[in-house]
Amino acid sequence: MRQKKRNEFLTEVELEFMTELWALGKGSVRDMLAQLNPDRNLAYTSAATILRIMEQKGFVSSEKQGKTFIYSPVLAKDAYQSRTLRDLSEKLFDGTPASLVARLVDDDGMSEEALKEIQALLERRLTDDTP
Amino acid sequence: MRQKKRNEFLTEVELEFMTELWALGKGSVRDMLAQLNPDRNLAYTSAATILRIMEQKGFVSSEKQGKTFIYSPVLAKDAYQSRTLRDLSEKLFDGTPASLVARLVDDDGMSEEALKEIQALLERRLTDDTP
DNA sequence: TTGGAAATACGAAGACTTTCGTATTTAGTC
DNA sequence: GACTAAATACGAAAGTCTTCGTATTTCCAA
Repeated sequence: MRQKKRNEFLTEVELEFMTELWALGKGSVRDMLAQLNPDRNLAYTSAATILRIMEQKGFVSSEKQGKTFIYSPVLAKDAYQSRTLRDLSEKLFDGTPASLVARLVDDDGMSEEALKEIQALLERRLTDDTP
Repeated sequence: MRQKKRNEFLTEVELEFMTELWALGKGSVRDMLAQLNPDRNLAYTSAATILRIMEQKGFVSSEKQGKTFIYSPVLAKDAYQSRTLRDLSEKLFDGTPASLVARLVDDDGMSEEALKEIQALLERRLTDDTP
């Protein structure tokens, strides 16, 4: 017996749509479609279905305006970023966020600028929080 | 026509198995099963199937020892961590790793010790790489 | 050499995801 | 009030993932 798992994470397409919604603040199916990469070629009804499902899952809410639904994020981007990082840290970095950052910093895909930015962040955090 | 996408990422179960393999170095189907949480109750054949598929996908390799396959990781943990972080950064953090770290640091799940550890890493990285 | 325990190979079931076509509903116009 | 363009509702198809049962293969001990 496989139990249905209430997944708190977005699927790939859901993340794609959510990213747009986060950027737009809110929007209709047409708005979403307009925002997509032109090469995407997604049917209108597909986009509508995706949003309807996302509402069922509680990721977005809608209000009717005329005959169209206007969708808004329920899940905030910050919150979802946190949720995702917590999960990743736990599953792939032994639950130690420091090792995650270590990996990120070790990979040379980061500019010196970015590194310094992070350094500043840490600096601020360490000084601010010290009683 | 939907094209099959060669996914370079591990599924949930695959990550579970890969994590064990990374810890063990290598192991048979029995070894994997023994390592699993006792509540998991996964059938032997399921574990065997999972490993076989992982080999098809190129995540692990095997050598026969007697009549059993001994599996080893092909994909290194470090490399997979990097790959995952790159993907996450791109999909959820606007491609700027600094914002990822910012979120991580803002969510107080990190000890001061961990923060200092990271700071040291950055320090080293920034001085070492400067020509 | 052969019987049998243990391992592998494979197919299939059920869940979820993504996509779209068809059917239905709806708001606004004449 | 009826018509129509646009929107929504829904089911189905095709793909992937996870799990397991059955069938087959394989080693080795008696």
